[in-house]
Amino acid sequence: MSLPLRELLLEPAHRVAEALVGARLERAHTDGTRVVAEIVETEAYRQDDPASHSARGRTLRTEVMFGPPGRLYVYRSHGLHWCMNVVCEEAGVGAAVLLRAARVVDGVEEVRHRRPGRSDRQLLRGPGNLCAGLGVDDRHRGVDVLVDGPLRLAAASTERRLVQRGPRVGVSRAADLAWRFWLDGAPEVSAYRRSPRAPRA
DNA sequence: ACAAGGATTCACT
DNA sequence: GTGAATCCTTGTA
Repeated sequence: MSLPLRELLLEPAHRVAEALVGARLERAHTDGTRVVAEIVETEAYRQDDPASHSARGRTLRTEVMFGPPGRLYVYRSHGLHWCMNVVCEEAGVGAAVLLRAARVVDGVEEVRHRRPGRSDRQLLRGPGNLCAGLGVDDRHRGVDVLVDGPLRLAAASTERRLVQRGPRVGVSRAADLAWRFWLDGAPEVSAYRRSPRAPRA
C-alpha cells in the first residue's frame, strides 16, 4: 500500500479491499483501553453490484455508503450481529469494504474479555465476531476512521505478503465475483460458504 | 400493510 | 451438513 489512506480510499472498492488486507485497525475504548488489530480478510461492495446494499440506490440504512470515504457503514445482520464496512470511492457513490476478520496485534486481554471462551484465532474471525470483539455497534455508524476517534485505520506495514482472492461469502447474487481478499495462510480467515440461494455456477 | 429474506453464528447430528 | 435465533430493511400489493 503505497498511497496514503485518504487517496487509496478513492480507488475502486475491490482495489481498496485488497489493499486493506494487512492494514491496522485501532480501537480506542471509552475507558482508555486500546486494541490494535491487523485486518486479514475483506470484501468489496460497489454500487454497480447486485450483492451490495447500495445497489438499489440510497435508503435510510445505506445513506452512509453514499457519503465521503473513510466513514463507517455499520449494519445489523440477521437481527443479531453487527458488521462494519469502510466506505470508499468518491462521495455520492455507494461503495464500501466489509471487514471480515482480523488478528489481534495488541490488547488481546481486552478482546478476550468481550469474547469469553474463544480461542485466540476465533476472537475476530467473521464480520459479526470482529465487531463483537472490538465492541463496534450502531453507535459507530458514520465514524471517520481517517482521524483520531473510537476507531482508526492505519496503513499496512511495509512487509509485503501474499494476498489471495476468491468469491464473497454468503451472497446470493453475483456469487462468483472474486471480490473477497485475504492474507494467505491466516488462520482467522472465514471458511467459504456459498449462499444456498445463489444460482449454481 | 405484509411477507420475504438476509454481506451470520453457533450448536447439534 | 442442517437449522434456529431474531429483527430490520425492502419489495410488492
